[in-house]
Amino acid sequence: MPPTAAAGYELDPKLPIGAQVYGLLKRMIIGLVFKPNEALSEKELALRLGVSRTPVREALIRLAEETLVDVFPQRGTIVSPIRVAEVMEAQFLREALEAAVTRRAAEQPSAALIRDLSRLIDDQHHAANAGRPEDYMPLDDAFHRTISEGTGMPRSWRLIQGVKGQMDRVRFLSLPNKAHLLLLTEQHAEIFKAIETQDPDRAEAAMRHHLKEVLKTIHELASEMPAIFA
Amino acid sequence: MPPTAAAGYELDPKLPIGAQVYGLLKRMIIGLVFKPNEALSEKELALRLGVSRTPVREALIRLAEETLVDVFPQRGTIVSPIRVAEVMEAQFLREALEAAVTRRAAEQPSAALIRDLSRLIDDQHHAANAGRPEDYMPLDDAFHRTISEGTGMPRSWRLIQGVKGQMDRVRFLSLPNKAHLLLLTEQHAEIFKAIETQDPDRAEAAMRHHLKEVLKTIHELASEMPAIFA
DNA sequence: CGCAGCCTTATGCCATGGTAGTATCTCACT
DNA sequence: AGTGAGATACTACCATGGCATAAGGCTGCG
Repeated sequence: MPPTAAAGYELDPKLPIGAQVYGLLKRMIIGLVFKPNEALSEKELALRLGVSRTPVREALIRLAEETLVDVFPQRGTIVSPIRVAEVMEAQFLREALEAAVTRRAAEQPSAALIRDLSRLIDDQHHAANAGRPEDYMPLDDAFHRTISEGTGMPRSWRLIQGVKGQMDRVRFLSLPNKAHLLLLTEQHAEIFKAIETQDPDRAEAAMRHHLKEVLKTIHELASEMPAIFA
Repeated sequence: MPPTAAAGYELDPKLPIGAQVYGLLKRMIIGLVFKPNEALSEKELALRLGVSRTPVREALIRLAEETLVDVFPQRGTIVSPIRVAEVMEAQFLREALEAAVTRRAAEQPSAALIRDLSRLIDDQHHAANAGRPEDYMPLDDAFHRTISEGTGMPRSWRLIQGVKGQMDRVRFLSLPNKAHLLLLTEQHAEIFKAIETQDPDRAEAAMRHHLKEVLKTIHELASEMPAIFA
């Protein structure tokens, strides 16, 4: 049994290893496979993933920039606890960025953007009715990413990705059910309609409303499970 | 003569080397000591700085995330050319972020924030009258940073820093003179007054106006010096 | 029993060696 | 002269070894 099996994930040796490790660790942190405050050592991760410490270290540095892990020099690295203030700041910054991008998208939407968003919402309806949150998440990402990149602002998506990790951990905790997935899809549809009809005010407002969903649950979660919060 | 002297900069071996190399390279790129499209090899930089390739590599990865360098696997790394579209996107995103942060700052400004901003503007007046742009830049950074951190949003400053590098290279090209430094300081003072009097609308508008300065010069610069643009 | 000091163990940080991939240059061949 | 193949010289990427530092346990002293 190869050491990689211990983690339950595999890496393709032909693709850049550092990037793969980064993506893998990020998914495991957001999916709470690695719990907040859990220790993560370079050496042990390298062993379990079957790679050397170098790409693991580089992945941890990138994750530290997103504050998904906290690195303490010469002492150790841990999965960062969920800090309420930090989640709220992430939400605030994401809303500022994505409201601006969505507004611009609605000013001059390309035909390709309209087409892509429309298809994604169809897919989301299916995934939501199937009631499988793990299938829905990639489609949710794709929707927001498409707005950014389809409006000629690829960097905005990179910035959004950098802050949304904090929010995604909270979303994962609240375990969205089928009804919630359908609600999110409805909000996506509202954003889409505003873009399609070239109504910037309505598009911005719809996106702001959509992004405030996380705030509804965070405070009760913080009191329910104090162990994983800061 | 130590190899570090060749670059004209020194590193302190007691402090984290990776972070120092990152800061040093970033300043040299923004200050156009390293010209756009210039090749940067891990090995040569390590040699000239008197450190190993590892911290240099880590610094280049971070710079690549800000698109200040372009890394081509197995081929080489170059200082990224100045891409007009990218500068404009950076300006757009920074304006979205900082407008939102400044608005919030004006809603509930702390006494410490008022005090710190006031002092910084005094310092800026002196530096502007002295007419030394290289002394002014750190004070400009400090002003924007203070608004972010003094409003309890430390992460916003990190995001802003990540995008402003692209803008700073353009600003450096336009070589601000004394009159321009005084203009910037006046704009800072206007932002400050709006925060102090708790006028969010005015604060946001003043910040947006301030951040649009770069756009005035970029197009003429692009046609004047095509060699360093994409 | 409590506390100060050593010592063991672990960590992340930096240095360096080896590898696979790419571009360029040389030279034989047409 | 022009072209294509092979050798060569680079690159960034990954692996691994040695280092200083920080934390926790142990021991001996008060």
